[in-house]
Amino acid sequence: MPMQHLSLREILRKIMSQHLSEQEIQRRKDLQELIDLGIEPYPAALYPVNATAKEINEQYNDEEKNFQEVCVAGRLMSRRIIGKASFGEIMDASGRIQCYFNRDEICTGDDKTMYNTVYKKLLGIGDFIGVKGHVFKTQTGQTSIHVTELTVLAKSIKPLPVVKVDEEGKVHDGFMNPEQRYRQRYVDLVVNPGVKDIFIKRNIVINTMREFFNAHGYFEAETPVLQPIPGGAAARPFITHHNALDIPLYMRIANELYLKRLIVGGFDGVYEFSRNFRNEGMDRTHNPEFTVMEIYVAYKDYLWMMDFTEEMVEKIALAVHGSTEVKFGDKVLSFKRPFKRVTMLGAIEEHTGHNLAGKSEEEIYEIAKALHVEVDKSMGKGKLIDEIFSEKCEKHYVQPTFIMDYPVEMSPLCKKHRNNPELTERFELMVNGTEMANAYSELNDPIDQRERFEEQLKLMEGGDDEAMFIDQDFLRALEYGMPPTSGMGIGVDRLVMMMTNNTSIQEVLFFPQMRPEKVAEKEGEKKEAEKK
RNA sequence: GACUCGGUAGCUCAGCUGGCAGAGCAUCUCCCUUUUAAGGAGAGGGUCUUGGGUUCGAAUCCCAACCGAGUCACCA
Repeated sequence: MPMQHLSLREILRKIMSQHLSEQEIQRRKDLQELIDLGIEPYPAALYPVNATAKEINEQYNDEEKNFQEVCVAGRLMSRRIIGKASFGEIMDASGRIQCYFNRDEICTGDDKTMYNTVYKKLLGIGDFIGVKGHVFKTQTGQTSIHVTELTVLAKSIKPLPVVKVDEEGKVHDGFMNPEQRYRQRYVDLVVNPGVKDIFIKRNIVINTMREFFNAHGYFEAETPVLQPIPGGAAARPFITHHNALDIPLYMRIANELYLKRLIVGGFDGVYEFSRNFRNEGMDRTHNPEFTVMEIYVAYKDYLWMMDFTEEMVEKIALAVHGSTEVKFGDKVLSFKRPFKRVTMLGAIEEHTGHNLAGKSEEEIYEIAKALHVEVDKSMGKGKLIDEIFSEKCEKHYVQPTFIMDYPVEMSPLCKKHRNNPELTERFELMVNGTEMANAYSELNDPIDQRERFEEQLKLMEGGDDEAMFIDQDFLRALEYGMPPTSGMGIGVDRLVMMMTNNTSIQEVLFFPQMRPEKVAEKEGEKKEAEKK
């Protein structure tokens, strides 16, 4: 319903029925006054922008007097009114540019309404405006637009937090409350410029990977998010229901089995940036939906994939930072190739002094006990080794390190090691004590794969609700034959955290999952109550 | 899931040994034609997260709930 059709009284009545703040009421009045003056506060026509704040700031040269007819649009972010003159900053997607507004140049005739009323009273911080004029430098040397024409592009009726930065770059009155920042990311993006930088870097990370894969001729695939069997990882899925088919469907926890089907189908290399969904706890490093890049390349093994991963990660660091040295907290991570490589058993020997090679399950159990690692009798050999590694070794790998050759029980989709059937051809890339990438020489023996799935089934029957389901169609695909293949998955969110010096996943997701706000939450409670 | 910290004006926060609800910025009125955390004078603005309790009296003390942050556990 356009505002124009309501009288001021009607608008005020509407206002009173909502609880609006003083400033929100003021802005609604200003909006109505603009309309009364015949100014459309939300014009339909395009605005002929011909320059950006960044271009002007970087390229303006006082001597050449370039940018003599610019047309810039953006959000009004600050204002300093000095009587009949004024300075304000406009922020567009590229940054901020100062504008100089002079009463008699905006209003060349006797009618000074545009300056005195529209600009000074009815416009405010947060409004979108367009300005035309020429660029000059002020007495203090600040590049500015000397405005001759001002256009209202969109009125804002909610006051924006006013964040100020002083001469020393110190931020005053910052919009810092994390809850508000995540719930109202649009505001966060407007007033906290560093936030946008994180997402620009995220984009660089993703583009660098994509370009790297495409340069190798690999194919970007799209595979189902809704899956009848949630495969490819051990995790609790979200479940949903398809009405027409009347079947349950699961949100994908991984896309691995689908990409391998494509290798069966004859692609040499396939990759996908996969949004995965896991119905598990949330914390600083876990969001219910997250992004993993998975790639599968035929006729390769995990040793090749290690080289490939190294090259890719180094490229990413260079693309984001222009350097292989990346600051993270109080550490400097070096992504310069080659990364250190150690076997899992080697790592355990290095950090505990115990060589587990050839040891029986009982012996390893006793060693774990002696090391004060929490273990129980139900754990198999592989699980015991994994526990010892996570407890005693993981944290030591701050600089990028490949951990190779995991126990076979932990890796039901991975090919057995060519030299030792108790191990698999698997590596993880550890950085700052956490897993960043995970890769295999993929298991392509359909009989072995069936047996591994059956072992998972036993685990499931034993009460492990995260053991993998048997995917018969995937086994059928393998039976047709899959070439030797190496696959690698890398947590994009965690990689971005690493590259942007963030310890919270929420900082690298535009819209991290949050509990619904009050209104929605009350409705949810009602529904819960109805169920009971 | 456990523990710790927090929720007060549009934003950032003070007030918390119980006694009229505060500051800066923002808003409104006035002055100011090169300012940049502009400046000067004045004014308005509050469901102190919610619900109980103690008390003559609660933003403040107690209990519970909600929301968030952090630490740990779980998960990967």
